[in-house]
Amino acid sequence: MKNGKKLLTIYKRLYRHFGPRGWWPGRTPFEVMVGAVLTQNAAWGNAEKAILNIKRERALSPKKIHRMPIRRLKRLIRPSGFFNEKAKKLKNLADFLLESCNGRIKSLKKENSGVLRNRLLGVNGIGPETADSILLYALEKPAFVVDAYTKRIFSRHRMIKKDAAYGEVRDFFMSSLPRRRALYNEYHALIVELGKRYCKKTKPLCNGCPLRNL
DNA sequence: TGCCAGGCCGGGT
DNA sequence: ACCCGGCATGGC
Repeated sequence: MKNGKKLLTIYKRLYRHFGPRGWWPGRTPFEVMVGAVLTQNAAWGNAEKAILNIKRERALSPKKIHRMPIRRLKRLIRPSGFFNEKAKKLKNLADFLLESCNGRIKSLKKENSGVLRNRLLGVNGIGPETADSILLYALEKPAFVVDAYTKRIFSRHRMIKKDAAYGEVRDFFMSSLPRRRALYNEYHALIVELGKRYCKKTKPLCNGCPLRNL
């Protein structure tokens, strides 16, 4: 079967099994961006705690993060782990937004997504996955997000190499699937759901997996 | 009680 | 162009 068709078959199966995920969990584009940084190699629940701490202080805006003493920011985001690193990363993100669009994210959405992607990658702390998450879920661009679950699941199903680079996997999905933001949005969210339940790093857990027999 | 979670960076080959 | 150690908390 052709790659695109197979990917769509898998997508439909996941969608039927789990239903719409309603991603990203976050009310504003900036909240999405902050979440994308804070969840780096951390459980989402921990990133969420950190976001709630920032919200409690009414500090969830580029300007507030920019002005906040870094010590205080570190304290607020402590539950997300790597808080020394992530505090700097949030500062860099806020600085980037302030200088590129004066904190008005709406105006960023009008820009070319390829250019935007490179500019995001230029921010220290934003790598390929975080950049694509921001493009897709905050700026509403058709960028496919590849994460550890994506590689694990699709290499176990022998559709990609186990050690494939980020860009290879991204290209595989984007060249095989129709370039639709809504599809990329739901697909990545479904992959994460599947991964959390049935594709942990060590445990096989094939029982009940909707992709058990493909 | 270790192992893992929606990675990324910097320094080294 | 890879490869690897470091970064840190909370849940199971």
